[in-house]
Amino acid sequence: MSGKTFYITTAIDYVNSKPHLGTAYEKVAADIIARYHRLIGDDVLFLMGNDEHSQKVEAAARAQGLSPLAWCDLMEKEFRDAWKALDISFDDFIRTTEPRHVAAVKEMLTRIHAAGDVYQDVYEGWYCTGCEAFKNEGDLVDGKCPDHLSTAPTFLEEKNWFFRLSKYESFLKDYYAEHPDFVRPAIRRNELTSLLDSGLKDISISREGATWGVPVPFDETAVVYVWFDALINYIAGLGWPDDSERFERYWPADLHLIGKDITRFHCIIWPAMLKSAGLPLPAQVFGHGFVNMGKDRMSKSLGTAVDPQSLADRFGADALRWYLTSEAGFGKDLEYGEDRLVERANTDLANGLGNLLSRSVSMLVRYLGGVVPAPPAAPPMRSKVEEAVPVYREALDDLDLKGAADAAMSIVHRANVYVDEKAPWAMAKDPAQKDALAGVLYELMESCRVAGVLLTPFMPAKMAELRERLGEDAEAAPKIDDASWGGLPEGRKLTKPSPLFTKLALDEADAS
RNA sequence: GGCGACGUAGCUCAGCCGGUUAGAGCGAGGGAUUCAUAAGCCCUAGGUCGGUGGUUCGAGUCCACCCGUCGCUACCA
Repeated sequence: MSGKTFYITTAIDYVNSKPHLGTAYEKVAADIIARYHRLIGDDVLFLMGNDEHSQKVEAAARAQGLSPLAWCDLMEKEFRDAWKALDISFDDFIRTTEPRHVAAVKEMLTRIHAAGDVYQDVYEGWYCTGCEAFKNEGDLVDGKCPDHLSTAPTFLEEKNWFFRLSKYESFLKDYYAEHPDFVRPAIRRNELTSLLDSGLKDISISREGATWGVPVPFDETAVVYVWFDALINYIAGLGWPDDSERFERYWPADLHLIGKDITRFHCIIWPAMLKSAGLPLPAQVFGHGFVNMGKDRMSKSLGTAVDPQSLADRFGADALRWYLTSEAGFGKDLEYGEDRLVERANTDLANGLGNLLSRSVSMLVRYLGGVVPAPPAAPPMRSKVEEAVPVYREALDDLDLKGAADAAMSIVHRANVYVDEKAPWAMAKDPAQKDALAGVLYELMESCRVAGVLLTPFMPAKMAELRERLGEDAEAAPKIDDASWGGLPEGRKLTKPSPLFTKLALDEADAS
């Protein structure tokens, strides 16, 4: 046990539509990081949630003839079901309509108001409900928001409360300079430093006359602007300001995991809010890439195929998780292709790891009656494992999910080569090599076991199955110490297993 | 318009502060095997490293400009 805490959050999701593959990608990545930190013994708190205060949400509810809250209740189920289907192991789930969140928002407003960072002014401009944001006229194309062509922006002129963001410009510049890893990847930090260099403007943080939102504590005629509201979930989820014990334990957050499009809110506005309220800043914000659908080859099933739940149903949550995080570098965009998903699952999982387990156990059963032999003296696979584990850990410590996936899988590749080098089936024909054969088989089983430990954060369900096939306790979550060589006990009796991963197929009736 | 990123084998990409025959994975082709989910293993890609011109003994690797993609940001209107 490290005794260290690790607090990780994802963006909370707008509930104006069901979860899509892009949001699922973020949650899967966060889940792998959270599970990794549990693996290494950290006291992890993994927070997710839904963002329910916005005009978009209100409109979506009205369109269904529901009250906003009734709609949000329905959507909460949708999201929770999706995350369950993907094995997302969040520890807490916050909704911005919950009392604990509302209380935190009010406290935050009260604090920054007391700090002299809030003032009233008139705002006029074009407001795009699609973006939930005011747009500069220059942003509009033919009078419409280029991102939301179907909904015309409305011209608003209202009294708003403003937050003195400009006051924190030099503070943020210094903070960025002193904390080079605050914003990652580097490309996002560069964008934001140049934004800081160009100067910050104060921002409107309230909406007049709206009702679906948190009332401004010192002005009952206004509600807090949804973006300002949403960010506060990260401390509200810790019980701030009431549960100081929980808050003190986990805050500041170790990692805010968000999409690359909302780095500005998290890396400029949010730190300024915290500073104004006298709270410490999170250690790191990571803006991951998007899952692009543009080049999807399976256009005929587009729409249903890219629904994360249906993908999990068709291919299995673990295969989907593996594809999403092992295919492209984290932080870069992923070009989604169902054929690529199937290819990766078949190559790495069925043909690689699954087949290695099958051939290893099968030989154990055939040559040694299924009884795990004693560990050999100086096994080559041991050095391979002991080389891969640190690479895996360094990669995950650096949020390099693909690097960690590759490191774990390198054990599998090496073991498959090792089988060929040793040719156990030939050794089995020579009684003089009986001990050597037993040693090789032990190495293969043990390699599977360790790879299974390392891959548990990526594929929790399948790796539990793997443990079961090796006679381990499938329910007990492994720890990093279990990745040490020699953990498989001598004398255990194994039986020939069924395939761990079945081959996937693109379900094309007219495949050619 | 400003700032920045990227453009390397069919595909996806590695290549840190410049240095012998430019790498990996996947796909594809060939080969030797048989324990295994017809899986695994071995070999094979001769690619103007976007273009041009520079700096240098020597440049995907630095500089300038150009072309093409993209991100952030501004403004004209």
